[in-house]
Amino acid sequence: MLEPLASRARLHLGSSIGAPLRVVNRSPTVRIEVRQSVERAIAQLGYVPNRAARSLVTRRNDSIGVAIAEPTGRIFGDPFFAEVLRRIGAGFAARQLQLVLVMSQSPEEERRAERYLTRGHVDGAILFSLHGGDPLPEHLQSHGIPVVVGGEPPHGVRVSYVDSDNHGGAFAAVKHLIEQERTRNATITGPLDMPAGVTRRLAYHDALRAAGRTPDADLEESGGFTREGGQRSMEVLLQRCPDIDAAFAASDLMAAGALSALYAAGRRVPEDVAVVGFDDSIIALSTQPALSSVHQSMVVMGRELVRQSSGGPPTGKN
Amino acid sequence: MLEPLASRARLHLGSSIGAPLRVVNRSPTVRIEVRQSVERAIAQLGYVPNRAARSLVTRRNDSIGVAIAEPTGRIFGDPFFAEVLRRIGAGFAARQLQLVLVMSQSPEEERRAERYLTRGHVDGAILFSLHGGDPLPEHLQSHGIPVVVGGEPPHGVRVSYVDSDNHGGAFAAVKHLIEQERTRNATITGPLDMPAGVTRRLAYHDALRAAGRTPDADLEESGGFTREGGQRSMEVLLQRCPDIDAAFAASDLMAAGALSALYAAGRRVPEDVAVVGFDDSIIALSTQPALSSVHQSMVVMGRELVRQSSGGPPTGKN
DNA sequence: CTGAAAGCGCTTACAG
DNA sequence: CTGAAAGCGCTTACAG
Repeated sequence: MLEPLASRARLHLGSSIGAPLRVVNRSPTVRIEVRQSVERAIAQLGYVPNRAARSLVTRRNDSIGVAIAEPTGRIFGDPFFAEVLRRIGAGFAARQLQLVLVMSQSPEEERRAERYLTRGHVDGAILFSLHGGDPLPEHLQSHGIPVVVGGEPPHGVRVSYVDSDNHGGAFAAVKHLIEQERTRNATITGPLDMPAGVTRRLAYHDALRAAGRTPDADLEESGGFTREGGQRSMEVLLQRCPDIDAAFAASDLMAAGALSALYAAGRRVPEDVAVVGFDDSIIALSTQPALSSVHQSMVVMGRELVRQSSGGPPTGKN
Repeated sequence: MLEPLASRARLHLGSSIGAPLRVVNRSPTVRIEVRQSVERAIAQLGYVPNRAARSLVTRRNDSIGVAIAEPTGRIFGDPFFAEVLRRIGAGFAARQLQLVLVMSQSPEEERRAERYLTRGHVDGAILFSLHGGDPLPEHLQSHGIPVVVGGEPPHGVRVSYVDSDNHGGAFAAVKHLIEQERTRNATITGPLDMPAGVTRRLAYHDALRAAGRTPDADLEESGGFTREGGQRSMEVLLQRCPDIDAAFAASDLMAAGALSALYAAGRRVPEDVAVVGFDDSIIALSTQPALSSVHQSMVVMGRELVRQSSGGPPTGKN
């Protein structure tokens, strides 16, 4: 085990604790011979500064927590998370910060994750996939922790967030289907306790109405943002309305599930049924045929999440 | 912002710092009136103990790091990780520990993750998906951090690990195919810089030899433990050896990819080509038809990883 | 450029 | 059961 610098390096150096620590912290005001001698001793001892002692003074942890309150099955199935985490992980690394991911499978684990985030382990937090009136963002903020939410937070939650244009994107997707002269446009929605689910569904309604049509509840089914949910939803929709000729799925993962159901039912895509997804993720490319999808810029979303959670400078674009 | 207990609760309580801290730490030796009064003050102040100060004394962080040195794409695509992380997350929660996941996309991010793990943020570490001669386990151990590896570590790395019986499982799978009178048994291997890849391939060879057959390099293709790799491998295999009638894939994800390639080529499964996977994960159930697969007990693996990384007591079984 | 003091906010003995 | 001291290992001024 390692010991504090005070008690070890000092012995090797015959000097006070000041010099070694100045070397560790890359202070420019250290004589070169002293620096080299100290560096040799540090390497030899395998000395590592005590982070708790440092954090106690600096009040920084050099890490940012990312919390996703979803079952791992859903986190790990959806390329949206893989992509956005990849981006923000790289963004934090460039700022000398470590991204740490905390996941929660149950209310008990959610409480534990909240404790972790509020008890001084991280310098900031990014929250994904907030449902209903989750109090987590406000709890974290009341503890003075900078918080940013990925995606629009539930109504009434006062917190910064970064999101794509859910309404505009979904509206354009449905409009595109209508312009193909499709007459029976279904939708597979996300969870309706999440703004992304609600807003994309609303845009589907608005696009129908803009084309002079009336939304029909029979043409809607909730797919819960999962592949299995998308598949099941399409099965239900086909049974209820066999004349469906178009579908807007609120995520690529659900669209991929819907494609499976369509193939199993012997429908051709897009000849018999046109399908559009949302995310424009890797999944949209890997289906047969490649899926049309609403693009979300992970580059922009990742960049803004990093900036806002670590208190960085504003960027040129918004 | 919150202030230390010393300066705030004391004012409210007119007592020394001792009593409030005894309440926070659930010491049983506090008079009930004092406890209640302190609890009220704590709730009112929103007081939270300073973790750095506590850690400085206790030398504990109440969290365990899990490191997976793979692109997020691979981590998030494979249900093996979702399942094992779900298990160990629950296991740590039951021990009042928080699981934090650190991922690395590049050598630079790997170094940063190593810094994070060695610089006193965690009380232990679980490492997955080690390649080649990764020095991470030994580096962590030299810093006094308990380390356990999920899956057999690369040759020569001295570290505790938890693994399933790769050879036994793969051997049984291939034997099963041979007993179905399949004559052209292919395999899609994992990466050959990972013991799980090497050992499952070796078992495939051993099972063939045990049946009096000679391994044929034309019947092997590396799928890198990804869905796309499995699909590509099967395409290559079908082109090279159109008479294949069986395949053992070293993971379910690769098997699922292989199924796609088989369907695209017009082969029926299992009539024309029998396929067996490895993991017995959710994917094995969701393919059409359900995939045969070698079972790995995530319950046992998760339990043992938790136990060994947090220094728990031995369990009854091994 | 370098040394030594003060202080970060807890926990841990140890008196009362 | 409760109070007050010592100490964890750093960083941050502040003298020299």
